[in-house]
Formats: sequence, structure tokens, C-alpha cells
Amino acid sequence: MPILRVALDVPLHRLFDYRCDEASPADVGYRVRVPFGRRDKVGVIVAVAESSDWPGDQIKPAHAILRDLPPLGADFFALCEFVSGYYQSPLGETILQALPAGLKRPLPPARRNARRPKAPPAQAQPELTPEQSAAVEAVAAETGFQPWLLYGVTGSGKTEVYLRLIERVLAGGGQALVLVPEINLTPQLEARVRGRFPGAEVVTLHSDLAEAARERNWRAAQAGAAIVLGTRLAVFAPLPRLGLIVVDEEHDSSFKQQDGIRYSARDVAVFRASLLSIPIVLGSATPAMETWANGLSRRYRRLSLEQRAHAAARLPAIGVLDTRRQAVREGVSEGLLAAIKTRLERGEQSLIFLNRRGYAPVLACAACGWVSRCRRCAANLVVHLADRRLRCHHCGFETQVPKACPTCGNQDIHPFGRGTQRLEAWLGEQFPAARILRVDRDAVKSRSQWEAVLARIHGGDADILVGTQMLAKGHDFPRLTLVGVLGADAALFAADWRAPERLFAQLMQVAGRAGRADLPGEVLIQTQYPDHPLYGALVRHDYPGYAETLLAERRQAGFPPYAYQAVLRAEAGEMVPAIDFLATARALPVAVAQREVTLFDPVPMRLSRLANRERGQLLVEAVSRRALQAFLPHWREAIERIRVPAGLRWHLEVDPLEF
DNA sequence: AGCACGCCGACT
DNA sequence: GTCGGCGTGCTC
Repeated sequence: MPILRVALDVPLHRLFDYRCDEASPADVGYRVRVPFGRRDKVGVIVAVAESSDWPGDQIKPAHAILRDLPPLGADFFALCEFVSGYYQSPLGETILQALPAGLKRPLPPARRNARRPKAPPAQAQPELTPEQSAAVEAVAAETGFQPWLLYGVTGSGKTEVYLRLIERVLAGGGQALVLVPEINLTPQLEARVRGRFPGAEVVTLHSDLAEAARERNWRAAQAGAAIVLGTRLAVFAPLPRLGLIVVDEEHDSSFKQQDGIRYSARDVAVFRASLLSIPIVLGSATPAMETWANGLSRRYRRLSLEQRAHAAARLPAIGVLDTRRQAVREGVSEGLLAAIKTRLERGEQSLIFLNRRGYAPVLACAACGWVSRCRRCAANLVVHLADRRLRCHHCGFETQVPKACPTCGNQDIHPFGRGTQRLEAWLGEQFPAARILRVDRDAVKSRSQWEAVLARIHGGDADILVGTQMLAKGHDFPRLTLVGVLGADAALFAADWRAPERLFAQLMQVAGRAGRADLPGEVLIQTQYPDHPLYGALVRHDYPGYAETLLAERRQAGFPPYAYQAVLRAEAGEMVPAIDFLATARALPVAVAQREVTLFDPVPMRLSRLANRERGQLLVEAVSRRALQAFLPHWREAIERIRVPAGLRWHLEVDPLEF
């Protein structure tokens, strides 16, 4: 009797065999309902075999093969096998996480009718600049697998290049996959794609979609929808005729999944393209150092868009305001204040960028030294005066703002530091007639709120925008001519060595909000270190120069992309068992590649306690990706045999972005 | 991960 | 005398 080899959503690195007399090799890729322990589960048939290694009397019969949708293809399995091997994630979990929830339930609910999205009218195709044409022609001329780095500043027309490439793929009957960091922050990209291809089926895939919609769109992708536009999870969408992958803002850290299977959707996308022998375009104005290095080594081919697409458009003038040399009140320099005033007089908009939400990062007592610490985390509670709450931005704990110091009773307690709420309030006092709009996650929680905010900005119904990185993402604000940046210096000296790379990208991005075709933009960055190379490069709009500096530092220090890393993390109620576990893992004898792999000492994580869990980590570094990949499976298997104390959990992360 | 079984402390 | 704590083991 045929044996089904079934992938199940369990954290085990093996498949499970079931008997099924009605099965044939053509059933590979179908889902199957099986008994598992004392409950039923839905798995995916990975193979149909003649026999099993498992004792025959212990093999249970499968309940039913589910043939209600087309079987998953060989390329889908190859992708999942790669992810499973590379990120050390169990194959079953890897395969099943790619499926929408409804397809994993043993008892499927009744289907509702799918709504047909209506297509908006087609827009005119803009003329391509010579650079855009060259980029389109270069990609189109190459057959087979080729990663392209489309490097171009805000406004240089990367999207138009994507659209032309998509057009060619669709014309050939292929499908296109477009990955974006956060779909809700960029509704205009979706609108533009739909507008350009009114006859084509365009579906979105992201975690904010309701379950039914996500399943509907996933099925549509499998059934041949022309364009799938989605966030990182869309990289696993079944696409039988995939001909092109685009990763927009490829440097964005939201492509990295931070829980469950910790994959980089950008890297998985590159692998998927290689598997299918198709082109992949990674677009960014500030590529990740890994990507830029791949460009320099010609593993990726670089396409540059140096000019802005509209002839009249100019790059904004970026300047620094030396806060050591001018009056600063409430964190705002005289120079910036004057610049805002000028914009108000001209009826233009200003954006003040402060990447810290809340009123103030901490409340403190001047008398006894008490500070508002989170009792569950190694972090401070942030003052939110808007609703008089103290909040932990890490675990979500919140409490009332106390009237007096909880330890000494002193009434003289003060918020220290500044967040967007405080800035908003103070600017309101300085410019009582101005309409101030705060844009951060506290003020804008849903897509509909976000769209309302965008409408207000576009309608000219706001004079000063105060916002966090939410406002940095690609939007055209026609009347916005000034961007002020506060609090940037913190990232220059952060413990996280990737902080400057992120800061540069973020400032470049927010700078791109200033100025449009007819109105020149100005960007003013407040700093105590105006001579820092990061600001120097920013003022010159010199990403390549700064990338060279950063890469030289990374090479010198032996950091990625010149080293390959993984981290083993452990969390427990106390730090001691977590560190003990890591020390045990470090001492495991693993025969493979030891000389090329360095295991560092276990240390507490930077945020050492989160939600009452003490966290430690152990860094693994290798001279090559191959050495790391040779080492990890053996090490992981050995770690899995360690007896762990109750309440301790651990995971392994490959290519970590944060420590 | 679930979900069993299994063996020691405070309750109707 | 039972309810229930979480330690240990298993899932084809």
C-alpha cells in the first residue's frame, strides 16, 4: 500500500508516514488530513513512497487527501527545503507557515463568495529617462537568473522601471511578485500598479488582510493572478508562472521576520529567483551593505538612476544645524524654528522628524532618583501625557502617570527627554495659529486612519507635521518644503553597529519628502557633531561614498558582510539558567568546520529582560557562508539533545540583524 | 508545539 | 481521600 510522507506543522525535523491505498505519485503537493496523536491535523504530502522505515503496525491510515486546490509544485518544495536548511527550521513548519490558516484546519469552514476587485482606469505611460530605459533594456536583455540592484534616489523613477519590467513579463504570460516593506504605508504603490494594469489580476498578500481575503488572494496567486503585491510573507506565495521578482526598498529591516522562522524575505526571494532562473530586481536609494557589497563584487549587477525623473525636480538641499553654536529650546534650535516660521509665512508645509513616540522617554524624581522603570523589562516606561499613561514600548505594560514620586512622595517629578507628543505641544505654543499634525503609531493605528492623515496632508489641512519613521516612507507631499530632523545623533554612538547604516537610510528617506517639481526642498539636521562623516555624506547626497566608509569599517572589524553570523538565544525566568544553557551549547563537540567557526561567550542580550523573561545570547561567526552552513545543522542537532530546564526556550537565528 | 501520563502537596 | 502542579515523553 502506498505510503504518504507528510509535512506537519510541528517543531520536529522529520516527516511523518501514513498509509493511503488510494494515493499515487500524482498526489505530491496536495494537503492531507491525518490523525496525529489524539487529534487530527492537516499536512502536506511531500512524497508518495512504496515503503516506510517506520514499523508497519505503527503507521496510521490518512483520513483523506484534500484535492480542493491544485497541488503545490516542485519549486515550492524546493524553496521550502532551502529555507528549512538555511535557517535551520523544521521542514514541516516551514511548509505549513506558507499556507493561509484556513487551509490548515482539519474542518474547513463554509466558503463565502469571493468579491471581484474592480479595476481602476488605466493611466498614461510616462516617458522613460535614458537611465530608466537603459535599466529596463538591461534587465530585459538578460535571460535566466540575475539579481539586479536598482540604485536610485527618491524620485528617480524606480517604480516606473518596475512597471515596465512587469509589463514585459505579463506580456509573455508570466506572473510578477512585488515585495514591499509595509503595504499599508504605501497604498499609492498598490494604486499605481492596479492603475497601470487594469486588465490584469492584481492581488495583495500581507498579515493585515482578514483571513478569508488572504486565503482568497493566495488561491488567486496559485491560480495564476498576474501580479502579487505583498509583504515578506508573500515570498512564499505559490506562483506557477513566476517570471519576475521585485523587492522594493530592499534595505528595509521589515523584510526580516523577527519571530517564528526568522527568514529574510529579500534573501529568500533571491534564492527563489535562482531556483526559477528568473531575474530579480532589488530597488533602493540606500541599499543594505550586504546588497551593496554584492553589487561591488558583481554578483549582483547594478543599475543606477542618478537623475530625478521629472526634469524640474531637484534633490533637496541638506544642511546641518550645529546645536552647540545656537540657542536650543525644548530640543529645537533657533535655526530650525526660523525655518519653520518661513514655511508658515509662505503657506508651505514642514515636517519635523523625531523617531521617538510618546511625550518623554522617562519620568524621574529629582529628589530621590526614582525613574519610571518597567517592572517586567530592562527598560523605562515612556510618558504618554495625551492619555496620562506610562507605557512600556517593549512589553505593552501600562499604568497611570503618578501624581507624586512612588518611593519618596515628592511632588517634583518630571518627564525627561522629548518625544513626538511633547514636540507637538511645544510647537503648538510657538505657533498658535499653525495646524499641527502628529503622525506616529499612537496617532495612526489603522490603514483607514493613515489614509485620512494622508488626505489631510494632501488637502493642505496641516502646516507642521510631527512624526516618526512612519512619515519617512515614500510619499509625495506637494507642499512640503522643509524637513527638520531631531535626535539623530543617538544612532551615531549606539551599541548596535548597524545603527549608522539605518540612520543614513532613514535620513535619506525622510529627506526625500522635501520639495517637489516646482518647490525646492530643504532638509535641516540638528546635531552636535556636524563634522561626522555620516552627515558629510548626507549633505553631499553621497550614499556610495558613505557605503565605502562603512564597508571599510566592517571589513576592518570583521563584521558582515565580511563575516557570516548566527545567534543562539535563550530565555528563562532567570538569567543564570539561560546563560548556563548557552554555555552548554557552546561546549558541545561538533566535528564539522570548527576551525572556520568561532563561538563567542554567552552574554545577556542588550534588552536583558523582556516581559519578565531574562534573555541571553551566543554569537556564532564564520569566515564563509559555506562554513557556517556546514556547522549549523550538526550544532543544532546537538543542542536539541540538551535537557533544558522547565520554562527555558531557545532559538537559533541565521543572519541576525539585531542583537 | 500540543497533549498525554505520572507522581507529590493543599482542599471540598 | 481527590484536584492539580509541571517534569517527561511522544507524535507516523
